[in-house]
Amino acid sequence: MLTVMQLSIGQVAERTGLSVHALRFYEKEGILAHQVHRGPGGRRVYTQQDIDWLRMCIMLRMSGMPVPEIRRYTELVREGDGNELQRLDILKEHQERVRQQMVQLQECMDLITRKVGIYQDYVNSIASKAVGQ
Amino acid sequence: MLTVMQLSIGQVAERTGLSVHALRFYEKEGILAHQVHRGPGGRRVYTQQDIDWLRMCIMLRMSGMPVPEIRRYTELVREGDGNELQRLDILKEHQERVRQQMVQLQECMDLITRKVGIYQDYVNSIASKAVGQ
DNA sequence: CTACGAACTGGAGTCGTCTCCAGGTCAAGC
DNA sequence: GCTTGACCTGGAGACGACTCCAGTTCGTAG
Repeated sequence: MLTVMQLSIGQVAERTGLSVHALRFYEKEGILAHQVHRGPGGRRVYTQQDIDWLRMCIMLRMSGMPVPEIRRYTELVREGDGNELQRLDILKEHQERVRQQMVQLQECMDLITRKVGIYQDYVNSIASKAVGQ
Repeated sequence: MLTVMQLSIGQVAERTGLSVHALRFYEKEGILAHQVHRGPGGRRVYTQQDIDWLRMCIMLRMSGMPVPEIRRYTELVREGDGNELQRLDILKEHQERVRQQMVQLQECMDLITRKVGIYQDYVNSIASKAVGQ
């Protein structure tokens, strides 16, 4: 007999890296694909599916998708089949934003690396003078 | 006779993409390498050096360096020679953070790209059924 | 029976980064 | 001399994403 994994909010917090607060916040904001079940005493009971969904949400948030847009996407998924094109649009749009972000970040990285190089050379030259070379 | 370029706050805003508000805010926060000169009527007068410095600050901000840390760096530069090692530390630390950020962003991108691919295939398959294939 | 820890709720507070506002100054053009 | 537009100041407000608080309810252990 195989029972489905059931997790408390604390365990989910541990497993996802989100805080207990954040989990309740996400739920209130409507970015959980399926209603969270409640156990005895009204406590939240999460399943593996919830964890999987949360991990995706974390990825979207990490890459800068705002909560309201994650909600829009979530709502489409909740609605069920038939709106795949809209979901695709949201994802593609975000993909493009992430791409741009990566380009920008690379530019910043180039600048920083250049400056680090300059300072490193300078610091090294001072150090070698100090030992009399 | 070659006069130094002098710019009003509005012109700097145009050239850097920052808002006039943001420029005053940055100044108040102490992240301008040199005191901004004032023209007649107490108006700010910027030079090319200021623009260059601002562009670097924009890069640092874009890549997520918080204002207080940009201030620390700025203060070191204002202090003058002798603290290059500290400047280097700040830059190296930030460089590492940016590197991590890029790795994360790449992971997100991979996930999104995978999902886009799946939805794209699905949408295509629906479309081709619709024309009777 | 009591105490404890983990969970519950609605709502208030925090943090960082601007953004805007009210009220005022100044130079140039009509 | 009046208007217009760009600028000045200090301080308040906005926004997103949490984070924390007060007060309560459980279930289990001592």
